[in-house]
Amino acid sequence: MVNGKEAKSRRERPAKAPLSREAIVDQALEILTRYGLAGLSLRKIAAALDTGAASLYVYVANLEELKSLILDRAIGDVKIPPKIKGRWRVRLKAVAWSYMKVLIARPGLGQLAIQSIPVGPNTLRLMEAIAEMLLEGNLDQLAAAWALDAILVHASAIAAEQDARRGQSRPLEWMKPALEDLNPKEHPNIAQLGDALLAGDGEARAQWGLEFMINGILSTPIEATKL
Amino acid sequence: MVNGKEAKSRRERPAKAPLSREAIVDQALEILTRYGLAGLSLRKIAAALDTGAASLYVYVANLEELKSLILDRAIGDVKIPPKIKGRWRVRLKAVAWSYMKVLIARPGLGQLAIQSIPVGPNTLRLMEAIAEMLLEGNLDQLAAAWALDAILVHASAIAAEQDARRGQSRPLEWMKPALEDLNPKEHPNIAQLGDALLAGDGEARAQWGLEFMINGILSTPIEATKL
DNA sequence: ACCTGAACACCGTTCAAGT
DNA sequence: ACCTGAACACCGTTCAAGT
Repeated sequence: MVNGKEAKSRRERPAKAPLSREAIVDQALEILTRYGLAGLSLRKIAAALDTGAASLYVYVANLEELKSLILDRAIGDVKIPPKIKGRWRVRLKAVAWSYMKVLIARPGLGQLAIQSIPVGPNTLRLMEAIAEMLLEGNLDQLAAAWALDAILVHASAIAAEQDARRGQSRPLEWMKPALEDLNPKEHPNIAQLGDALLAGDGEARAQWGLEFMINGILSTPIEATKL
Repeated sequence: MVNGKEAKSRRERPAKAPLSREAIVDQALEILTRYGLAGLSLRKIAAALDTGAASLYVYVANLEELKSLILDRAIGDVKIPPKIKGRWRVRLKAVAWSYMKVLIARPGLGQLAIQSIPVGPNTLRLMEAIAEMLLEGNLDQLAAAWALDAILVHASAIAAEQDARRGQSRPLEWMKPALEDLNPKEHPNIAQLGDALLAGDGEARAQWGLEFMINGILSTPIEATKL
């Protein structure tokens, strides 16, 4: 039985790739990209892999676990800026920005990020990088821990929000009808904000969001918070 | 046909309440409370109202619209602090806090808040109140508009995060296994954060979150943000 | 106008049976 | 050990038919 592994001639079909965790997550990510979160299903993934849904359960505990895996895989695309002494603040903003962009790049990922708890090598790598920057910024243990969570949740939330509004033609279009019906007598302050509610592309808003998050975190010691 | 409306004796059954948008949203909120977002379905709502799912479509366009209605109804519980000149900052924190608590009070609401765009009288009332406070704080139009959105998204995100972790016994329990497996050589900075990642009840974190949000927003002019 | 049952096109998950 | 088909218990939505 020498070399039993390499059976070179498998005629039938273009060599249906063997099932594996990786292949499943790959296919899942592709289906997510094409059909969105609502269109993601084990049955569709299985079909794309030329098998039945039941077969996936050998590699994945359930749909929820698969979602965590998808998320961690996507997070693999986040660009982590190289360590440069003294530049932790710009680097922090850069990772957060990259994370947000990765989540926004594919439909459904934003929602996924806020729904499921990603655990995997890429998520750890991302958290490790952010922790390093915050600690270099001289935040103490507790502040760094809370800040880490806050930054990830914030970026996820912005991505999820964009997700929810996707499908609408222009970003904030959904608000227009509501604003036009608005009775300025009843809601004078919203009326005063007027077009500003619709203004600004997502990028500028998101940048400002990261900026004020970091400013706020750095200027708000935890002890100062009273219950 | 005088008084044809009041047919007083309807024997059979305890007078099955007539279907209505209100009754449907009521029932939906109850089912959401009991079964969570995953357990919410038109069929279950219909069954609870002693009818078939198809009947609901007279009052509601589809499940998505119903979700928006549920959300707006829930937002009706948010406590809006009375206007007191010069106290806009504490009032702002108080509404945001109330909004967050309302979303956290029922399972699924946090997820709902970040998934669907609520439009309704209660949502408008909430936005109007926050806009008023921000304008009293001398934010200009654009800053106030963006800040309004940022605060609502933040509160929703915290609620959604809590939602995602619900089911676990203690709030941050899910992290423990991941942290124990952690190789401190590979992830020294996460290791250094250690227990801090698990520390602090949700309330303290959430309070700190609102605090730094407001601090950050107030100290970060939009023009300062560079792309 | 409102309500209904049945049907359609889907789901995730389990399980006995095959290899 | 891995894969499969069939079954179970669900979904949202549509539609013809009833009142």
